[in-house]
Amino acid sequence: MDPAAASATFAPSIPAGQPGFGGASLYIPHPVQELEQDIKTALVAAIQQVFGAEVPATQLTIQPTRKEFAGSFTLVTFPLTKALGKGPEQIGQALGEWLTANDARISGYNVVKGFLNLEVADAEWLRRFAQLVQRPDGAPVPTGGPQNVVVEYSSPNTNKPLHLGHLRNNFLGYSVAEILKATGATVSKVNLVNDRGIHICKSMLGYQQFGHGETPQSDNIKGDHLVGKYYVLFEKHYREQVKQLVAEGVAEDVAKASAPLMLEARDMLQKWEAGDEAVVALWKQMNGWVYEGHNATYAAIGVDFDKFYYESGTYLLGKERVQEGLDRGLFYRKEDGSTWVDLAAEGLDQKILLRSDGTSVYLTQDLGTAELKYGDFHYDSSIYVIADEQNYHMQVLQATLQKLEKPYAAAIHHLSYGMVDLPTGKMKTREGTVVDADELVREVVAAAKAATLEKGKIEGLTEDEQTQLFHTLGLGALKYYLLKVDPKKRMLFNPEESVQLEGHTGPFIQYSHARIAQLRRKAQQMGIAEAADFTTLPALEKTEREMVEELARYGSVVAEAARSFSPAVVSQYAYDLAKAYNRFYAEVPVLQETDETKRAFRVALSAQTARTIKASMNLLGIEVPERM
RNA sequence: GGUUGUAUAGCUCAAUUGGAUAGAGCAUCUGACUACGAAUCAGAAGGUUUAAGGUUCGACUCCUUAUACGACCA
Repeated sequence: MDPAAASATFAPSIPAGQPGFGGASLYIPHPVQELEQDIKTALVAAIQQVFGAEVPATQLTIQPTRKEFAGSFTLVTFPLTKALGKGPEQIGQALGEWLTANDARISGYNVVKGFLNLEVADAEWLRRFAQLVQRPDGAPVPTGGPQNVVVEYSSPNTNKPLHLGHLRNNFLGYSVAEILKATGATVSKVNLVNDRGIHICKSMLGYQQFGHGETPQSDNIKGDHLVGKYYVLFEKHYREQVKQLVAEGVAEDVAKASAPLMLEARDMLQKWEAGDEAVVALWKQMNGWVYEGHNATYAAIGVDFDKFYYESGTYLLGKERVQEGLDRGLFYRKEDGSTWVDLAAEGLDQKILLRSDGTSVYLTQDLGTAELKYGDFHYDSSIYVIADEQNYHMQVLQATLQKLEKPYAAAIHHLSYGMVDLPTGKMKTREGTVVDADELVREVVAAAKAATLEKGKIEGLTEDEQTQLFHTLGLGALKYYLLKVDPKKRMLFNPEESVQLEGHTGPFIQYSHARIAQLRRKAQQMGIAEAADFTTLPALEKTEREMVEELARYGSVVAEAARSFSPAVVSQYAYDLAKAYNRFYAEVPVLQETDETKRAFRVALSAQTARTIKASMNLLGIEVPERM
């Protein structure tokens, strides 16, 4: 089955609100999930035979055995003491003995307090390994999760270039989308561009007043940076005006609202909403520059979108929804003419939907965008990748849509991630401490280049291949650095650590892949086949068994990452896998092994590891090189 | 003021969602490249999981209170 066929098989068919178990029989079960299930079934039978009791498989706690004990799966027996009327160790002994005697897959056991450690027979591991090898690339991993998902991420403003915070957002959104695809879901990546509003007018006004007709071409500057420059200039002059007014004795909040530049910006926004030709023309021109710049950044960081939405194209629809709510008596109007929704019953507050002058707020256009998205995709899950400072806003959005009884409200999920801090503290535009995305990418690529040239292992690569490699490594370092942390946690960005190539880093994992690639090239030269019959293999080495177990975990890792919307789960796994492989590589000979079957098996293990590393890293949006 | 999030080794992060002796990386120290890539591996040292109570066979994880930092709503 090729990936295309797979995605066709799992086309959306599950109605919203229902878990998608429908296609389960079509999935290729992933070996370790199946094995764990098999062991649970065997345990249920064992409990029945030994104790004459019925305990459902769902009540059994199975976990991977800790490294310091023999075994692969561990049953925690404490919870069974009440049902079986025996002590935890007694239960473990009895079940372990029965399984070892009656189940060929269990080769041994040991009991430590309330833990029954079960050893899985080598033959069973080899059978599972063969299944893994035969599993096609891209075969979906069953999860019972949503089948048709929309992931909204990036969502930039069109008044400035992307910065470090956007990078965490972009990498998360892209990765979560890829992870969900790996479960067999149809996933659409969308970008909601914030292209209208007072902040856009500020950069336009800045350009009008302080610019001299520059264009990206005339100044040889990226469009988003050009526009961002004038946004900053606006803020600078505006602050001076406010300062001036305050010095003249005007109260600060009054000064902020009545500074000439602010009045002009508001005036411009009104003109924009009224469709003033000159204003709209400037708006189009400057936004066009920004899109060009943003797209260049997207291309450089390797993220993509299936569809773009623009707030300028959704706020009117949002206003219609507000009107609908008013007509149905769900919203109310205050004396000043503003429109509100009362969400006190939902544990939230009262929230404004339209200002007294009729202009819209963020929430207004979000109502419209949600409706558009549902109309376009009929999703059963809609994910918003948005920083946690907007937790409240997202609750309000969902509650408001629920108040309007929109069928798509329940499927909204806010993937809330923590902000990125610098060693010097928060990033602040005003204090100029914002880390620019384009500049950061240049730096990580340059650092990767310097390190790679110093290692001197890439002779024979063309200039283009080298450039490509430096980019792969630099971005690998950066992406891994930002993705290895649990999304919901605030994180610290240390510039020096982000370009590290050793230890718990992306390049460490990439290195492991390149190392295996080199080994396979040599194996091929030596004429060693990767596929062979391993049934005659003698007892597995400890490190070999660990590799098989680690490789077999892949499916449950993907399932867990999808369930919790967390690329960090995959990141951790990719690292563990690479780490385990390097240990294996140091402990046993591969190409130097004289026993032909053993040698072939170890090459096969290496090949499967490379494949799994690549698949895992691709879920993070990270490429892996053949040499580095 | 109200709501909410976070707190684990010197630093940055984990901990299979209530299970065993809380694990990695960085930094520090020690050892391993004329066997396949040393961006690697092996080892040492580093912890009262912010504090105090509680729940139970078992708590970093759940509950209560306090403290610190952050976010949001006025």
